Amino acid sequence: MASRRNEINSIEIARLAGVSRSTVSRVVNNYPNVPPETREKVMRIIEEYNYFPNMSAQVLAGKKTRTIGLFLVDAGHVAGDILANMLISSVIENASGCGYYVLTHILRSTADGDAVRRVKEIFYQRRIDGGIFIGAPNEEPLIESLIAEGFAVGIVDQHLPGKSDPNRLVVNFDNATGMDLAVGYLAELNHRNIGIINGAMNRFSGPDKYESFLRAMERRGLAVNPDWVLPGDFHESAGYEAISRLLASGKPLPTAIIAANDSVAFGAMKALKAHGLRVPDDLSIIGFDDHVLSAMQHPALTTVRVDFDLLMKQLTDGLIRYIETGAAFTEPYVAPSELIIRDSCRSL
Amino acid sequence: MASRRNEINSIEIARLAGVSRSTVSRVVNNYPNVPPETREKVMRIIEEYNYFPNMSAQVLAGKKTRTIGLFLVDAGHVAGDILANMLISSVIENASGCGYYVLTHILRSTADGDAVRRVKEIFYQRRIDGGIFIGAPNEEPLIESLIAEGFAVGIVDQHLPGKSDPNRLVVNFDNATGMDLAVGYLAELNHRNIGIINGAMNRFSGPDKYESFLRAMERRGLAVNPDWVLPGDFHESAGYEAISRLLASGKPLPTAIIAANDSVAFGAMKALKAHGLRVPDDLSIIGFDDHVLSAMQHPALTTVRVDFDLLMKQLTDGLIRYIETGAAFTEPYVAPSELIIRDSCRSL
DNA sequence: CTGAAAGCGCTTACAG
DNA sequence: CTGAAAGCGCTTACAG
Repeated sequence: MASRRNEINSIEIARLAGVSRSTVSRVVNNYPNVPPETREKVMRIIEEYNYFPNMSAQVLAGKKTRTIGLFLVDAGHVAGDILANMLISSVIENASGCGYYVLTHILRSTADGDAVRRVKEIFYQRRIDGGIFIGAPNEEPLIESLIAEGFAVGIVDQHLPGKSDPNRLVVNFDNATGMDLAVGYLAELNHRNIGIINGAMNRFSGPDKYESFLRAMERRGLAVNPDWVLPGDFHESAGYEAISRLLASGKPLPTAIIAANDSVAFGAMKALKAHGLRVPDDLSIIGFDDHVLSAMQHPALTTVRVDFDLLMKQLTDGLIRYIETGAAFTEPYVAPSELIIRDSCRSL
Repeated sequence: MASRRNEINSIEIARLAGVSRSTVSRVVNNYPNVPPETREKVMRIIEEYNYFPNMSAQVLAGKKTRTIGLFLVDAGHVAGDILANMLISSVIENASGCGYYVLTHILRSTADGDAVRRVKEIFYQRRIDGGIFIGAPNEEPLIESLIAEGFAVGIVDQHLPGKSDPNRLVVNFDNATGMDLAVGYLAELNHRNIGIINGAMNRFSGPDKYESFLRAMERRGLAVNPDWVLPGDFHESAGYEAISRLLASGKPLPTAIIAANDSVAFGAMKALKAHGLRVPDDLSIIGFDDHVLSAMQHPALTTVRVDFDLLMKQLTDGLIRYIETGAAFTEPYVAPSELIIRDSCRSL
């Protein structure tokens, strides 16, 4: 604690090296107009005294913070959400590779005014140079207001036709291909009665997956039975409840169900098990994401894998590039999908 | 971008409210010596203009950053490490509850000079008010130098007798109790030939678990066979290799093995399976941590659960309290252990 | 190639 | 209760 008092600053380094603060700043910032001998002389002192420029002073004088914010929306108890955690680490590692830091923030709900205010504060305070949002509704006023203010914001899963601000950087999942893969695979296994448990419809990927489902079914001449279009969201409980309700309704079952994501599929499988039904014998199931736990389910879950790590890398790198150069995405990036066949679907 | 130009500042707010910057600052900082009417008048303008004080200016003028650093050491590819991710979220959520932000940083190795320098930089730059280290060796020069410089540092898993700087805040696992629970349980099941796969011996919990194992065995009059004391670390691969080597040696097997943590136990189980041995029929196994995947193993893994969330809460809250008031831990916190009995141990 | 000086936007004694 | 002013530690035109 005591030693915190005499922090060394650029004036002190300048004195010690026999130059001006300007020159110290020039070598710290690696400017070209410093002769090698001067640079070396100053560097020696800097290293000898363990000098690191005070970040607040640098930022106040016009430098960037080299920090990006990462905002997880509606993540429930995130500490338990494996996928959300993966995304956090992915952003941290990618940003770190660019010499950037990540300030992670969890936002329970965008309906909570205080919570929204706290997010705005982070931007307005200039704590960060830009931020990434994961899990936000497709048209989220908080995000729109931030973009309108000119802040650099990266968004996962959004589609707002017509909006194309340069400071709005968007990446998406290739839901159309993924859903086509899923439906196509089930069709190959001779399924004709295929249902879906939808995701959250206020997020872009919710309706996008649903519409992709409709198109994929139509393309194969398969009818969509409204009784088998089950409302849900992206959580496990939604899958459990959707199946429980369907079972309770007494209506006939489809032979296969596509879940909006793997968590939903887990819930659906639990509900089926709880009612004495077997997967895939009584019902085939396909999920989305390829969650870490998917391969460990019983049966192992067939799913459409999304390369989240790559997706986050594109977004993080893109955001940093925008911050540094003002270069916007030329076109929205879309993560490829891949069908991972395991044991949760059977041939009819 | 354009709107970024005319950021509003305290001078502007002062002008609009018809007061001085000093007064604006007083209401922003909630100082008592401002009459209610003045406060309201200023607050109205602040809200109307969406004014948030520039953080760098505040810090430069003497305020705290309200940010803590979280440093994950030797975390391999952290994006894939579920447990590490839980710890990150736990710290973020706890800090957020105190109005603090978390800057997470991943440190491959404390042997990498550049990596170490980058960590130091974060502290010296005053980017953070303090930092938490997870996974560092027990006596880590980087940490010691930071503490010597007076920085506030929280540490998970450390024991350095005699060192008791107020700015060194330590939490530990209750390895002694946990190991006693594990050995006691196996002894009850009539196991006498018990082995151990050790953790990393440069971390405190490595040797601490081992010594606790020796004591727990001795307490029950059980002999420790050196052939069954297997070197390892805290990764899954160490468990796999330890068992593979033991099997390859042709030496007799113990009837039970305690793994330094659950990841190691997973590796051990895989190795046994690969050699056609069954758990618990041929060998009983106990892990430590109660990893998310432990209950999903085949057989489900019996383990000593550690309440990581509580542990991180104690540390995070303690660190923030120290930053704000200078109050040190009165005594190192120790997380309680609990035996979770599942299916990986059999009675002899 | 280099230094003196202004300026970044706050907070905080100090004086009244 | 309130304002004028110094100071926090940098960077960056500007002038030479």
